[in-house]
Amino acid sequence: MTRKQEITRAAADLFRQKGYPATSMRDLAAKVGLEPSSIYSHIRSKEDLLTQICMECAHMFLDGMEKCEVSKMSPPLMMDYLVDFHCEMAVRHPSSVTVFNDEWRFLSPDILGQFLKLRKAYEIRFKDILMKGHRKGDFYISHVDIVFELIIHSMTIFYKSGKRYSENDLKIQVKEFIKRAITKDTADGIPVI
Amino acid sequence: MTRKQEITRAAADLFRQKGYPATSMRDLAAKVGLEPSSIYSHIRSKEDLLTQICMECAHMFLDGMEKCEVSKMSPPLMMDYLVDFHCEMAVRHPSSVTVFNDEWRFLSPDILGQFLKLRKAYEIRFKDILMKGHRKGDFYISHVDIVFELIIHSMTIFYKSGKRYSENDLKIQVKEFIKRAITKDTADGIPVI
DNA sequence: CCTACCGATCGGTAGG
DNA sequence: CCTACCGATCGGTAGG
Repeated sequence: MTRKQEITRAAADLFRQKGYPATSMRDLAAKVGLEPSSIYSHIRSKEDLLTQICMECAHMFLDGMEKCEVSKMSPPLMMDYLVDFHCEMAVRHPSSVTVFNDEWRFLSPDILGQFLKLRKAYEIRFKDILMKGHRKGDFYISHVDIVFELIIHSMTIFYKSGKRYSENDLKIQVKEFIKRAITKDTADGIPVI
Repeated sequence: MTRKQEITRAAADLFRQKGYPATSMRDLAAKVGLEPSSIYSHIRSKEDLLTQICMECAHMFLDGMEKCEVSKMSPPLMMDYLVDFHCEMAVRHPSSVTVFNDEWRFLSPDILGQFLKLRKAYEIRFKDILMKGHRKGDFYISHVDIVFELIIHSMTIFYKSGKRYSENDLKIQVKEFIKRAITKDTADGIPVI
């Protein structure tokens, strides 16, 4: 790991703990054992650190989506795949994912534009899976925009719940929760005695 | 509305927009048309503003829970009531609710303790409703702690989605989503032809 | 509610 | 990678 990567990871940890605006470059310098000004031999600016964390994370999520799509699985299996993927992202990159989700609004205006384009691309591809499942009869989705957001918000549990639950419990419970929420009740129209 | 209330509301708006650490008392002064130092004739400190916003919100949620409990409704109706209540909180107090949810970690340590006690009390009462519904057979909940968090995270859509959807669409969709997610599939064990 | 001002801290640069 | 330092801004106080 290069010194730059080391600094970027330390920055992600601090941005998560204290939030981006409340993190000072002096905090960061102390964490990596440098004098404050020495940081600038490795990185351009504080803003640049946030940019790299958010953009790298955005591309990782898009790579996961790519793998999901080329697998040609059924929509329900694709949903399971995506939930597992979000969980693994949160486990492997807890700080980056938190910063990606909660601190992106502090990106500079031009970077923010690029970032939102990536987010939108992900959203469209996620909704396509939901709609495909709906058309096939696997899902029952009356308002795909809202359902998409509900699923995404549900998955924030992976990085917001800390280490309170086992990774496996979380994965299973979240998949079940979402599956129930978007699957057409198989008893619809069948009277239950 | 007193001058103090006016300042507190303006503070909630700014804390939501920019985050607590990134909001300066000079921003706030400009917003209410005062010189920066004049703010301190009405409030004690920046920290105090955050405290009042978060604590007031916490008590409002507990009041909602109180009303829900005394109604003696069935657990499914209580869930609908709570979802509607969260939605109305977000509609009526969008800034306060956002600050309550996203900025509470910047509370000073002693206030943070009080705050977390209120949050925990709410959580326990919410889970009691879920467990009661489970025992009655209305719900199917295999891990109440995780399900509680999933429901709470789902409801953040009310203040995170801005004005993208109508209040009524949101309410209906969120209630349906959660209801499906925690209701035992009535076809369980019934073969579907 | 204002003018004037405080010490502390901020992100970042110059020069070596 | 360090020493030394910059102008800007921070939350808040004194005194009226």
